[in-house]
Amino acid sequence: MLAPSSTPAPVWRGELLDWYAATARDLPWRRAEFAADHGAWGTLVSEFMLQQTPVARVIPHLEAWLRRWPTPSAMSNATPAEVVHQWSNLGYPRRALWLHRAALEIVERHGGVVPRDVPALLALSGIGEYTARAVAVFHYGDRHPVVDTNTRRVIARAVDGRSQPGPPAKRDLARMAELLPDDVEESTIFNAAMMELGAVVCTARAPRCEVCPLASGCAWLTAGRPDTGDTRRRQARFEGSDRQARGAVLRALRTAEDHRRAADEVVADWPDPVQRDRAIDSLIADGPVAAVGGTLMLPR
DNA sequence: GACACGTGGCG
DNA sequence: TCGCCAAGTGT
Repeated sequence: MLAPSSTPAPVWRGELLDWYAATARDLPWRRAEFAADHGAWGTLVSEFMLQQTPVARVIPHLEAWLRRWPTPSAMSNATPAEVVHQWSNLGYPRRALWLHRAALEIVERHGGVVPRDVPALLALSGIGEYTARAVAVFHYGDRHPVVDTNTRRVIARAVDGRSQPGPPAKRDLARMAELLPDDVEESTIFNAAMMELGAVVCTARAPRCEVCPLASGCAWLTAGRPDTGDTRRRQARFEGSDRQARGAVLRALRTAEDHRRAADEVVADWPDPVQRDRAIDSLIADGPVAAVGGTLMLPR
């Protein structure tokens, strides 16, 4: 657990906590019954799905997933093909394979119980600085800084007076730690509230400063919302990309009978055959596709 | 630290 | 229409 900070509390902390208590969205993973029904596994699965995927798209998939595989042990008995298929169109199917591998690791190394320690969580497949602390904080209630894209944007604006955060950096964790309340239960709410504010008020494109609980204490708003530049890395174009080709190949296998197709029939009409072959090869290398002879399939 | 990695909604 | 954006991670 994290040691208390000696830095003074931000003036807006009380406003943020009050605002969260009054307006937080009623999301499935925030309900008491969700924790009661699914335990830390439910939180872990939700965080995997939420990596780079919008809340609204995750919700229906999460319920279905937990119904099918209610525990790490249950999922450890599934095949990679089953998890990739169940992952459906959530995107980044490698996350499904990582989640499956993490379930196996939880069974092997932790007796089927999702660990509480951040280092143990970090050692699991597909879990990084964000997800490890999200599980430790939002399920187990421990005191750690949780830093995601929302948190970084709120800190950039409210504390640093900048219009956009810089690219993610190791120092972000320490910045958040300085803001965290000493009280354990308050720190959990604070983590959630920073993310919530970034998600619904302090948004990337059109922040709603008129309704922001931090308004009077926000360095950026107080300075007149100056454009301080944007050093974030731009996403590569999707249309015509290898990612698009990979997505098309995998979709073809997901929707195919028995999850298999003859290799020369899969997206046979792809405009760039070289790119198509490269996509297939990289999917095989990454794991979500297996090749036997001339047949492509989801991996057994 | 930069890059690759899906999918789809929204302004 | 088209670029931006979404509770990131591994290499």
